[in-house]
Amino acid sequence: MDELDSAILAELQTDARQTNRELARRLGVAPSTALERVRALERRDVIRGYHADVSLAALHRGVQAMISVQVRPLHRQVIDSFQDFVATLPEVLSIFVLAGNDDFLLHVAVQDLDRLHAFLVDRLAKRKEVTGFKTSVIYRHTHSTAISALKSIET
Amino acid sequence: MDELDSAILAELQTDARQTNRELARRLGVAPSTALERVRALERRDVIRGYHADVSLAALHRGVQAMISVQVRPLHRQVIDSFQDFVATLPEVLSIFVLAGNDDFLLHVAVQDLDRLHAFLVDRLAKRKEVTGFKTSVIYRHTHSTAISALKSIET
DNA sequence: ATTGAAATCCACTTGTA
DNA sequence: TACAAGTGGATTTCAAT
Repeated sequence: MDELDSAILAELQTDARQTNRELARRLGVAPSTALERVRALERRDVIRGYHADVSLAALHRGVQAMISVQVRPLHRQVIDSFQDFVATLPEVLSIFVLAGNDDFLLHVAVQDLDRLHAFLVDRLAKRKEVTGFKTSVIYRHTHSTAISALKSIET
Repeated sequence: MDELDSAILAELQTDARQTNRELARRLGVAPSTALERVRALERRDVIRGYHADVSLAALHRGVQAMISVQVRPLHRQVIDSFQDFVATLPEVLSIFVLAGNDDFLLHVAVQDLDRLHAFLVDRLAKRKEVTGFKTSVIYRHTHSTAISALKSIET
């Protein structure tokens, strides 16, 4: 992981479909060098995959929400099986397992508020291990486009 | 947006770097057809971009947290300027603007708990508009790999 | 809108240092 | 490890349906 690797990651996070020649040109190295570096990053699982970013509105999922969930008892088996359950629900984009008061945070996207309500009542509330949840509608959501390595500052 | 478009989106969300020929083969259409569809989806901003998924651990960001933040007064100018501020911070992966008790939810990734503490104390707490925040460390985070269109069920 | 074919461009391998 | 050149294969354009 040197500066060239970091630069490659920054480029591919921004645009994963640029050609290897384009990538090499931007980095100022030979295409074969860039290709070998990218392959190595893939092999080491530094790059885990390449994904298209698709508009939620285009998929009829204009309404997003964050749902914090408490489950009881807090046993591994309960936690894992609840996580497996929510992972199968098409409304769920992302699952966070948390420390603190809330045990899970679910990022969901649905067509409208009626569907959100239906999701909460028909899916979540039906689970016996769910002892409480709180829903916050999301007005906006933004991503950082390129995540770079944080410097280790020795003091 | 027909079934072919949906299938293309599912494929490219799963693997954005597969070749156009491979994509066409899976869909059972000619490569030129697949290419034209993809271009159209890009033009209509259904596909917003293609991004490499990079391991946070490899970037020395093994510790993730969710931070719920309250800001006051709740004026547009305050909300927007706070959002602009946090968007510049390298620790911040994602920003949610919420309805309800909390105004913002920040998904952050840092090297260790010391850096998390430093972020909270040196960055967040210094802002005058921030009247409170609550931090939850993230044990696990999983994504749904392919987000598909939710059916509109007419009743 | 979809296709097949032609032309251009690129990925990937090999050879070299 | 990096590079340059060559080959096979892919992308892209275009005329036709």
